[in-house]
Amino acid sequence: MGRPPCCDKVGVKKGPWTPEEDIILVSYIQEHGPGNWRSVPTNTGLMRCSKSCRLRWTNYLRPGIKRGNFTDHEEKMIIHLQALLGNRWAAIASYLPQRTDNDIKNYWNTHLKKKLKKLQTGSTAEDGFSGNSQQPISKGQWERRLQTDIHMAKQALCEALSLDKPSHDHHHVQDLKPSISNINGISTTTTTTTTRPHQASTYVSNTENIARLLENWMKISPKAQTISSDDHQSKVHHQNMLHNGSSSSTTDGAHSATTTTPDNNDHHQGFDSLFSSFNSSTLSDNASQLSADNNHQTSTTTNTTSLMMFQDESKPDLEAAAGSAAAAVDQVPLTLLEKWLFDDATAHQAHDQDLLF
DNA sequence: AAGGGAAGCAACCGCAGGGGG
DNA sequence: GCCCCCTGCGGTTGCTTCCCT
Repeated sequence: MGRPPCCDKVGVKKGPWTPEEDIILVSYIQEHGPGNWRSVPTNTGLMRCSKSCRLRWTNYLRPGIKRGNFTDHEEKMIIHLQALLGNRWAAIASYLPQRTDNDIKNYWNTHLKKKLKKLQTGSTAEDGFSGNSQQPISKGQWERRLQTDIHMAKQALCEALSLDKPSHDHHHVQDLKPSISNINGISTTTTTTTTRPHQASTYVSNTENIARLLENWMKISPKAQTISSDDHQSKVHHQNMLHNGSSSSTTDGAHSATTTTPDNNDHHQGFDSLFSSFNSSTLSDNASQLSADNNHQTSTTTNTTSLMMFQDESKPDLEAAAGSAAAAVDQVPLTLLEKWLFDDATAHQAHDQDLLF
């Protein structure tokens, strides 16, 4: 007897998610937390496969996701890590906590692969650089890398634990902000051009419904109340949302991987602005950190109360630790991670790439 | 203006691994 | 130790838009 399918094929909706579905999923997770995906479709009434729900959450709705163009730094990190770890996208993503493995995978396949290929053909390819798994890795080398990986994670954990609280908070700031962005993205694309116009059109058609749903959600959810206790605040939130949405209409933001002008960030940028207005607290030092990659020029602040919202939905500790370390990478010119990357025996391979970037 | 190929990204599929009974 | 359930991961597909002719 075969394994039962993860979901009934009949009556399971496929394809792009609608804003309503997003709202339902987010509100459910907000109340119950992520996990137990099997029960999500039944409990929410979503006509989606549990896998689809999980995927939607982890790749799109989950707090802490940064969307838009990859920075040079991220690009280099990916190249380095890919050279070290191969196509272990989840592992690579753990070092880029704001990016999903799917995002990284897509970026690799669509941008970096081509880029490296071009470079490879343009330069002498015998220097050992493969940039990919075609380079045979001996078992010993692999184990060594794995050990290094584990060691790094441990160090990152220690580092994260010894970080100042603001940094810790910052991690959550990053966790939360995009979540708000996402939520807002659902309700504000009336005036905001997304990188996925077809989705935008879907969203546009549902703007009012979603805004209403969101309002209800904010009222209903006990946790949400802690962050939206002030109705006025949410109204300001809303107004800014619309305002920023109208001013952040962009052209397709996914043209150049190395172009990091604010304008070609995706639709979330406007929501970043929104988020910053949502929070009236002072600008933390995190702002400078985030502004380093040009994607968060107007954002990066929040209050700790709001951070509670999705706190229990962060990545696992280890990843979070690594994430904190990776986040700190933006701040410090040469972090542990980078040092490790550069010191690694294979760094010479990537070095050739670096010279060309 | 229209058509076709290329590009980009969200979502799906199938497999593997972990954990509990 | 085995089985089953659930989750995570990586490869792949499909849809939409962009761009060139």
